[in-house]
Amino acid sequence: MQYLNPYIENCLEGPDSLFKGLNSKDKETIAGHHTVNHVRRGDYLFREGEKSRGLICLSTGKAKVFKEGVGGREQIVKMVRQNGFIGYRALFTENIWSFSAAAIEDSNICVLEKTTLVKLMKKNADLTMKFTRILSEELGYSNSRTISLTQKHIRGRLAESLIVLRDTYGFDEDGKTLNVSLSREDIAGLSNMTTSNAIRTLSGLSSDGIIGVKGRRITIIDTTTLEHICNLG
Amino acid sequence: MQYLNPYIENCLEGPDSLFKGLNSKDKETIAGHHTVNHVRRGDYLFREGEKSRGLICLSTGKAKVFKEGVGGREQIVKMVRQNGFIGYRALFTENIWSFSAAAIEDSNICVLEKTTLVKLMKKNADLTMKFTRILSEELGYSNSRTISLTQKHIRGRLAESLIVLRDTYGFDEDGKTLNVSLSREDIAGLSNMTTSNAIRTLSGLSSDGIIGVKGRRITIIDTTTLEHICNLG
DNA sequence: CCTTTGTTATGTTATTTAACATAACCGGGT
DNA sequence: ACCCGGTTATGTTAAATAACATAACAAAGG
Repeated sequence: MQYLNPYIENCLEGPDSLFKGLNSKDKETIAGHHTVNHVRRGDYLFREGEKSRGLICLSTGKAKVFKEGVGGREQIVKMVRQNGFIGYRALFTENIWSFSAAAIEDSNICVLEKTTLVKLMKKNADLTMKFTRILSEELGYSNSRTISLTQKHIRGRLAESLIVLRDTYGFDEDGKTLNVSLSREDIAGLSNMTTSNAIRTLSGLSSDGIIGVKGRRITIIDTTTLEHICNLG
Repeated sequence: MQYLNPYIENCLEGPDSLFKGLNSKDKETIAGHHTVNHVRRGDYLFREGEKSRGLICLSTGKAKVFKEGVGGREQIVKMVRQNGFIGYRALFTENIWSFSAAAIEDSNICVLEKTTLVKLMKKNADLTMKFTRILSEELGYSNSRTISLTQKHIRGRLAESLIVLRDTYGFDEDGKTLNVSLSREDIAGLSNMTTSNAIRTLSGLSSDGIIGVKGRRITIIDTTTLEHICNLG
């Protein structure tokens, strides 16, 4: 099948795509109703309060989904990897984004038209089931995050964030360096702590030999201990 | 249509039932594959780690869904009202409960068989869409709760909990007394704080004339201020 | 009616975390 | 190379919250 651009192809055919297994005709319909946007590092994909234009597929790059609190403090609710989708929720309920999203690397997004998707789902229970499954998983993830962020201590929360980053973005070729470059502020936003505390706690884990820190490159040295801190901290 | 017992009837025909609009034949199928359980106040509906038997409908009563943390401290993730459903997630992904649930009043639950429901959903995109919609709503709720519980101060968290309780269970006939009786420990678990702090903060709101407290009966006196504290606390 | 047991209330102390202040560092642009 | 602005690092202080201790109270059962 021929696609207009590599970005939409990636969204529809990529390794983890929701739309795997969909028939070519339906894929064509989706591909026929999308727009591509280039987003620079640091730029917003969308802001809380804006109207959703559809389901967003992060074709290339990396992004964060977050809520802006008082005083500019952000709480990150989700880190998104290549081929990840954003905005299942705005698809089915509200049309208004209840969170903001920003690129943490230069990215390309495809916006898949809401009405097209909903129309497809109405006659394709299989596709709808896939959405349901993903929403369930996200719900489970969100609920566990709530528990972690409220009950764990600062060290445990940071450890968990590092594990989340590893699970989301994986390692560099060396097999130990996290394949993502985040500011300390973002790490703090992900871990529900202040930037100072993120820096301090990273230093702590580093001097304990559990992780290595060189600027924004973070290596996980002692996975077992890190997971231990995550589970019991 | 005739049902075997009032409990399953409630689940299928109750005001907020997921299954509203389903045709009689399908409803009959669901009704043909369920079990009813009576649960006493304080008893578990299920425990984290147990195998799910299906989708639970709280036919009568009230319940809480929670995670048990270290030292017996509970974080409540959801309060369930009459005719509420529990366990969408276990239906689609894991078969294992990742949370526990307990009755906070004597209750009757219907357990609707997983395979029956999944089979129905596979051929009924409409029903599946309903699940999808509810899951989206729950996901949105869960994400906002994460933000609230992590970013708000203790007074704001408690105010939010009271509002959640009002929105879930409503008021008594007097139009101001919360129609639910929770221990201070449960209020604490819902608000992510210790029991002592729940008691103290309730006293505080009470002496400020925002709420009234007489044992477990809580009245909301000044809604505007309470919502204000919730939003800016 | 009294005992028992769990819940609620309140004061005190300890701990965790945020807030603030300042300095060192680092990368990009000229 | 050198400045500049943002990031990172580290120390100090303040605030929020948990932990602990104890007492009052209330409901349930003998």
